[in-house]
Amino acid sequence: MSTLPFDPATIAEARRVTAEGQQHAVDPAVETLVTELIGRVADKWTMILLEVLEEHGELRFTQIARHVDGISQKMLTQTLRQMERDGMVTRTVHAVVPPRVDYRLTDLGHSLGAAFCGVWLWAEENLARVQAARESFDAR
Amino acid sequence: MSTLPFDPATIAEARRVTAEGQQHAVDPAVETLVTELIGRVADKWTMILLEVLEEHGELRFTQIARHVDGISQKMLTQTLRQMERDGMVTRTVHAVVPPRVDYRLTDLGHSLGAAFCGVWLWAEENLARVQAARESFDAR
DNA sequence: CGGTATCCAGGCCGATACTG
DNA sequence: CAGTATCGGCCTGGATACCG
Repeated sequence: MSTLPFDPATIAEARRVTAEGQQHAVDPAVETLVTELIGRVADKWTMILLEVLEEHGELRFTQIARHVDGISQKMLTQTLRQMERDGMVTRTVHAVVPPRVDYRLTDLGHSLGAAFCGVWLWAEENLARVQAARESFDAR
Repeated sequence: MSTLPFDPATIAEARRVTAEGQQHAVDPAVETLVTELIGRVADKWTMILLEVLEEHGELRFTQIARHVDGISQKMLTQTLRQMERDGMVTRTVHAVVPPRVDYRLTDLGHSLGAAFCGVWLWAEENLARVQAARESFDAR
């Protein structure tokens, strides 16, 4: 909890409207769009694909599938397509037989992956704490 | 993208198994649990409640509802209950009429909120880029 | 006020079959 | 290999009604 690689207070402050009403004041319309974007992007498979592509670089469809346990072909296609639409990955089709399609993170995708790194680290560090909390909650 | 408050490469490296096979090697069983935890926690409403409670401190049920646009009572209750079970918030019931229930982030909740700050900042900074990517994708 | 309980429509997602 | 198409179950989540 104390080993997070950035300072929570600093970031919280950066997001907050300052007392002087400076320019990080949240335009409500933009706030809604941002919330929607997060809803779209804070998806289990998206996060995992980000992680896998970050670690391995360019991968083919089946290679990704092999790295992601439990994903169906449908969800993999769907998630990749959505990520492509959102500008997170590039999709390169090679005109060969058998077909070969390579997926690679864009800069935008990399930056989102980086943003999620904090969440991954948090989950690894605090898994035990969450499990303990659940046990004591359920024991009632 | 360049203003993220932590260094992507550093964090990516921290999560990666080193060439020397050092001890951050991912135990597959733990990896699964971590993935599940992220799936649980990377939820739209959870992220928003984290944000609201971070900004306003202790809040009552209806106060939270007023700060979160579009949430139904059911989802608010459900999300808060889940967060309480996971040790993210405390729930304090005051024995008065009308009833008064206060919610407050725990240290664990704060730490998760901090981890998500990177994602919020990313979304704000890159909203326009994503919108542009979608337009050019859809124009086909 | 701060919830439950119930109903139900819609969407998510897996399984399966098929294709260039 | 890398998909698309279709079906169907289930679960999410909104709406509504009720309660201590």
